[in-house]
Amino acid sequence: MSLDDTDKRILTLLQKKGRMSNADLSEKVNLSPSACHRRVQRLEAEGYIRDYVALLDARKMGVPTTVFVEITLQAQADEVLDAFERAVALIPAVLECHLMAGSADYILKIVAEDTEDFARIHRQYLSRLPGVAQMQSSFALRTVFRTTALPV
Amino acid sequence: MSLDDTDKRILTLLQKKGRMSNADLSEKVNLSPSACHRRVQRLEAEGYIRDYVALLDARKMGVPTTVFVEITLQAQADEVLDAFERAVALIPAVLECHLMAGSADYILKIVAEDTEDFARIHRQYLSRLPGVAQMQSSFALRTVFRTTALPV
DNA sequence: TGTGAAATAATTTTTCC
DNA sequence: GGAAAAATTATTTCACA
Repeated sequence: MSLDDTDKRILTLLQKKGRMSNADLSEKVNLSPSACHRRVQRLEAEGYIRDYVALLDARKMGVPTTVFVEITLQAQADEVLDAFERAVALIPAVLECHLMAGSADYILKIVAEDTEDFARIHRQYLSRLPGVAQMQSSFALRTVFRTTALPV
Repeated sequence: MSLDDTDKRILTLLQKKGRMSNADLSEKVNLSPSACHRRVQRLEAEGYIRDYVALLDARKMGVPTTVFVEITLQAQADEVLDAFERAVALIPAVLECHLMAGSADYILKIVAEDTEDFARIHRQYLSRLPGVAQMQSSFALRTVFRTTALPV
């Protein structure tokens, strides 16, 4: 049910190197391979570990530009929000979509090749999103850091 | 140097399931295991694949609350930015830090247990960041979606 | 230069204690 | 939780187009 120090250590390590071998992992947490393996299986089965993924280099992949877009909807009826969210989910460049507290505001995190490519994304997708009252885009000049690792 | 369709398919798959076995992967991209393995090694060596990581469940980990914090600095001299960025990097709850275009604005993405825990993070860390002129926090009510997968 | 088949090495996963 | 066996997988080697 809950996590002891060894579990936490395992999670910390796997958040950094998700493909670390069970042998290495077991050594670093002072456990036998089989005991360590059982821990990992439990952490997966109970949902602490959601997934293992490869992280790509945004620059190498040609999308070094990050843009945060803040959107206010005209209404906040559930149908309006649902329609909006369904439409947003279809835009490949959108990595995150958060419904913000307060009025019907969303924050989107979007990646693009450059500002011109973002203009295209805006024309092609963002400008056609349903129920939008206001939209404000903020460009990131530089990503200081970005991690997927949650505090354990 | 560049990526053909098979490379792109490999990257798409590994972005979803980073621990997929090379045998499975090779089958899905219609390649022999060794040919597929060589492709993956190249993608790693050339830096398209930055890392493999485990993604944890924020709710299970006790940090279901996401907060975006927008910070304006008093000055934009390099030393001021550097000092700020170094201090930010030491806060475990901060997952992302972006320098925004325009004036000296930063956007931070922070996770917390709840609003009270965020208040603690604010007191303990944010309020002590050097060079800060303004700070505005926006709470996410709900994460509609969030992916680490870049468009390929 | 890129590919596939087969052999070897390493690792994961299971079984039993 | 640990040890050892079994099954699977990664990685290398080599031959071929």
